[in-house]
Amino acid sequence: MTSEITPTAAPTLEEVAALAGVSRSTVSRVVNNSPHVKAEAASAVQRAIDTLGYVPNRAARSLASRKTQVVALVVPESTAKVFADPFFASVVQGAALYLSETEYTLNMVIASEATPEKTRRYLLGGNVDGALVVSHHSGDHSYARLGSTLPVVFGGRPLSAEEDGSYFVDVDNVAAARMVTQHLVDLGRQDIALIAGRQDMPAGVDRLEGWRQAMRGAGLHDDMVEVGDFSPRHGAEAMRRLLDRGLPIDAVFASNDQMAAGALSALRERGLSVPGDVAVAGFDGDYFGETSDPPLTTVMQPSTALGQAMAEMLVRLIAGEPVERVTMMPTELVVRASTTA
Amino acid sequence: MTSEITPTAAPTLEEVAALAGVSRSTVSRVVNNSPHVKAEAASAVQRAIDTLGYVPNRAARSLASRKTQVVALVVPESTAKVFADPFFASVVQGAALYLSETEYTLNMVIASEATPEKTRRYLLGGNVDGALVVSHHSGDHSYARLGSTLPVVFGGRPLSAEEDGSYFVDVDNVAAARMVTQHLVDLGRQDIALIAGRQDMPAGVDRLEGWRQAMRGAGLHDDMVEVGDFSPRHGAEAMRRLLDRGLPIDAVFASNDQMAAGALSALRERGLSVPGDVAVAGFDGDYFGETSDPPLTTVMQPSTALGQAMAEMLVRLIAGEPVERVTMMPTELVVRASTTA
DNA sequence: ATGAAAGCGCTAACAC
DNA sequence: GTGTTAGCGCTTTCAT
Repeated sequence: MTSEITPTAAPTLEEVAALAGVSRSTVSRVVNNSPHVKAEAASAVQRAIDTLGYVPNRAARSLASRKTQVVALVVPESTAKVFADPFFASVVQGAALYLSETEYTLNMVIASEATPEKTRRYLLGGNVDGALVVSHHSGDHSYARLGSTLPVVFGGRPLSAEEDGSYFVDVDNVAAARMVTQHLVDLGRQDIALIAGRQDMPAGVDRLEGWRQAMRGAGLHDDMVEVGDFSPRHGAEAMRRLLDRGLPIDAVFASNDQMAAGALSALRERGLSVPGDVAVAGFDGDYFGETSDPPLTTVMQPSTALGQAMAEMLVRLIAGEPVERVTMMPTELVVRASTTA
Repeated sequence: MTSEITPTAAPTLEEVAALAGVSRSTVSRVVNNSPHVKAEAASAVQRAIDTLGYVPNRAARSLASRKTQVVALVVPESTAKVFADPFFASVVQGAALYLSETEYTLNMVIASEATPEKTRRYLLGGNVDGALVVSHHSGDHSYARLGSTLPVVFGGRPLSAEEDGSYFVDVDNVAAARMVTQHLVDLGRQDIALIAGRQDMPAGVDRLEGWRQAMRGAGLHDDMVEVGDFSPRHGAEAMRRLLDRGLPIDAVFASNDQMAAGALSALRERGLSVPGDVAVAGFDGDYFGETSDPPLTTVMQPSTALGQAMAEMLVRLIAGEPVERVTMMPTELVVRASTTA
């Protein structure tokens, strides 16, 4: 049954060494999987570790090795609501899950936008071995610079050229947006509006570009565009503005499912049927799209896998292994009732 | 890749001491806000710190002081989707925000349910000064025991008596559920069904209890209950099962907004109007309820404040200050269109 | 393959 | 008030 927790002080490496009858160096080697330890000695040490319940002291190890075994998850403050976005939430989850399998620890850092220097100091102050930056915000530029000093992996491509040379994991937003728009075109829709995302974020810019390419490629007009901030509320408002133009609209592509869900409400308000009057498609593949009425056709992003990929990339970067600057994850068009009757 | 990463030589306390013309001890005192330093010396040190851009080395500090300045945010693996729940997301955000103002660092720990020992070892291995456990899961019992060895603050009351003596922050779920149910009663509704939450979580149990109290108090029957797992999907399924009973239902209280949103879809499927045919109320006050159609009457929980309170409680606990075992946060009934025409 | 010794950067008594 | 002296627990040359 439940064994008692001995409130003794944490056993040290030295105690393990004594019990195993070897030196501290040997214990250290075993703990660090050094290949140069005789099997016999190794097992003796292992036994001592087990019976003592020894756990290496992180601080001491970090101090001696000059590595922290910590990676920061940088979340810009304004994006602290990052967690309100299911896509980001999944990315974080994927990264955390991957790291929990490694020796690394995940440090959540809320980057105050008022005092960016504080965050920089923290990151560069030898507190972490690397950083993961999740957010599509424009304000994240400042962290790009860290890249030359500290390994940093971004979620999503950098917005500005200045950040070139960054390591990042992303999906091909342009191609994916083109694909979903093409789906709408193939359905015979002609007046396809776009609810774009903020144009200070790559996801906003690229999805607009993809939509535009598909529209032009099909010889359709590409002037029905309204911008939103990726929230359901803005999606609804953008949809209303679009409808208020009084021009024909038989389909809408919203830059994420949250806005698409908002658009759905706005359409319902105006008594328009989906997909009868207007077909609606989103992006992300989150539960907003899954649970909306009707469920949304969307571009599924492998969000958890993306987070994992970011973490893996960072770990390899820290280890000094060669790493491709860019990793593109695949997307998938998921057709649901919002575009097909 | 020839993208070498060059760590800037972090200045040490010793260098600061040299530049300021004092001993390391004095620098240490200044850094730690000791009151026993002459203003003159203090400012000289401060100046040196600024010009050098000195940042204390956490590992060294931790090793010497035997404190880690780290608190763990324990997220049970199955609840890693915790981030998909806006309520939890806000709680985490609140805690992170509060801690970012302190000297503490937030360490995200995904607790694998397969190897709970690993997590225990980590937490008790001197890696953290305290832990925050967010989740309403039943499996969290295991962490309760830590309480006697490591300061731990839970989000939500413990489910079992075994965890008594835990420190936690919560809302009065029973009273809140009673309040929202009473609102439905006051509207003249008679056949008020409940979509309960998992009964292995306090939030599930307590909200059912509150509903039951209100129903009985009003002399109404309390047998229309179906259980869900707090997800929109389960909310919809529970609603369908309720309707399939073929008995009259003129109102539904769902134990969270996500399930209420699901219930809304199910009602729509069956051609029932809200609140005309059925009034619907939820719990949490998250964006599911805000953006649903119609918007949901709900019990607003101060989720971010709750997270902050947890963090604050933990910090005080670590500091050895006297702390109340329980902190109850206020809730508020928010009436929206889903219950009032 | 293994041990001895020298720190990693900082805090914490204890003197002065 | 400020400096001196020891370590905190571990990794890491460098011998052996």
